[in-house]
Amino acid sequence: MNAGGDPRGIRVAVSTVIFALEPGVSPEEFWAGGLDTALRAYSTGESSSLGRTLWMPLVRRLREPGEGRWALPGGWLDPEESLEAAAARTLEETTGVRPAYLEQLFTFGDPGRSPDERVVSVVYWALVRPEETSDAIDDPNVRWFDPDRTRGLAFDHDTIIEYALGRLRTKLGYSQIAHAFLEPTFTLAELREVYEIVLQRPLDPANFRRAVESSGAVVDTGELRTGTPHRPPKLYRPVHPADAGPGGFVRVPIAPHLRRS
Amino acid sequence: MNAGGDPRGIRVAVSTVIFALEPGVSPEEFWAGGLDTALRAYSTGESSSLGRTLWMPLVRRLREPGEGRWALPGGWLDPEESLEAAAARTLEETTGVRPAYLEQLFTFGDPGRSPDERVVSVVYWALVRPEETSDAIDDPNVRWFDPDRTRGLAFDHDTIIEYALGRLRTKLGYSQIAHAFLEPTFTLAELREVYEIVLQRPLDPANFRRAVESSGAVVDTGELRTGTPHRPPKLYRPVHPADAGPGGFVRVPIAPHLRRS
DNA sequence: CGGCTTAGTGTCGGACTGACTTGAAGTCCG
DNA sequence: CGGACTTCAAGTCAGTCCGACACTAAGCCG
Repeated sequence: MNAGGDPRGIRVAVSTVIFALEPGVSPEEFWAGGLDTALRAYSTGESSSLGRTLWMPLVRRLREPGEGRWALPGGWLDPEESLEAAAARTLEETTGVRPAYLEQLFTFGDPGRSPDERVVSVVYWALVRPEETSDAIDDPNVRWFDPDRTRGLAFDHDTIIEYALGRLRTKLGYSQIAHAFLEPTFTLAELREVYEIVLQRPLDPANFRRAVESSGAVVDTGELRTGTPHRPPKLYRPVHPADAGPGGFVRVPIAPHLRRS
Repeated sequence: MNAGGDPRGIRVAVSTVIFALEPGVSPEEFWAGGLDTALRAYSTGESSSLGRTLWMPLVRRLREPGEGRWALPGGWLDPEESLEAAAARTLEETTGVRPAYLEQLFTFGDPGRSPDERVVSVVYWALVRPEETSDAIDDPNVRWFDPDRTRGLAFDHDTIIEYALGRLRTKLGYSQIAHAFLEPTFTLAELREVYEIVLQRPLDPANFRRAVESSGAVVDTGELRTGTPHRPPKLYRPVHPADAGPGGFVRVPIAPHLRRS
């Protein structure tokens, strides 16, 4: 059974695709900024989402191979740590962010994907809350990008990001991962904004409310968000934390219309 | 960026969870066998599926760790081959079967999952056609099991099989992998039988037909299967081959009622 | 106070699903 | 030869779900 070549000489790396919501303008700043800011935000024409998109931190490679190019944050697997711990560690070391959600994505191991040596990369994908992104390291070699417009990365990282984006958009339809983008309590409008940004499609507020409420994924906290210039919305919280990994196979479809395309 | 411990000393293995349909009695044999065989098959009470279930080959470990226990077929990754090629190779070396479908499942790499040394296992799952299983190696150290009743395997292989089963049942609902269990052309009854066996649930033939036809996943070949003791059914073939891997993200929902539970 | 904005509820028509019925096309057997 | 039997295949129908839209509620602002 232990046939096959000697695997020593193969190195195991861990990389992570990190998604966050672009900070954009917070609702408070938005209104505090007055009409100018409001008009500028609206004039982008991006519907109700204030023009926000997905954000993703990349790091510039400081050595060969691929020196100078942008790449996913990552590093070598430490012999004593689990794959997930390695993902979280390298993620924080290189970018300074801590994930609210971390799940294994895929393992890339083609012989030619890295020159010189054979590298097997276990790739994770992560979601971080907006407030986490402010802890990000202030380093010219770390920059945030729009994952839909990012091309020309080192190695096969273009492919990896594309795959992770597909996974994020698909998984949004049958799990509760959207909560990982938000604070512990949130309004349904904020939750809907996450879906709209990720799915790149406006959703009917009324139907969205019906779908989410009937799914039982959130509960009413009984509190209201005050300080808005309009009717105060209810605050909700998730029922269950989103779990990942090979145990996380509980597929609770939220609603068909929240699926891709 | 290349911080972290030296990854050498970590070995990369590849394992595969293989699913096939239990050969059971082919329709021809079934009817050729006469009433005795027919009654015996029917008396199992397993509805229209002639009592067939899923089958999975396991191999007995011939050395420590876990000597004597049953385990998933696998082996070490060769430095020059891709992960998928390694999965196909070790699969054939140990069990003699060649997969009609092969997709990466998950990478298991907890530090303590194998005693003594650190092993990162990239696990694949495969589907094989029934005729392939006849090529299986005749070896007392290879035996076929019912994946739903298999417990007590070496390492963390119980967990892996459970995860693969969940993946198979889930993926059946939104992809065309069921074709990988069948010959190049098949009747809708045969396709339905695959779904019934995997989902462990009877399906209404009329509604199944409607769902599959409207999904556009199969096309009528114009031919009929003859030799049956009843009205000859039409033969169909898949429109697209089922593709796996990080490109295979085309999610074409066949029908909601073909999903799990 | 009246107008404005967003929150949240109600309703209606079409599409889909699941259970069932009916007709079709062969073989088997007396 | 013809009727019984089997499965294939198409049709029917009621309940449910979904998307679109109208409408009311509740705060702020001038």
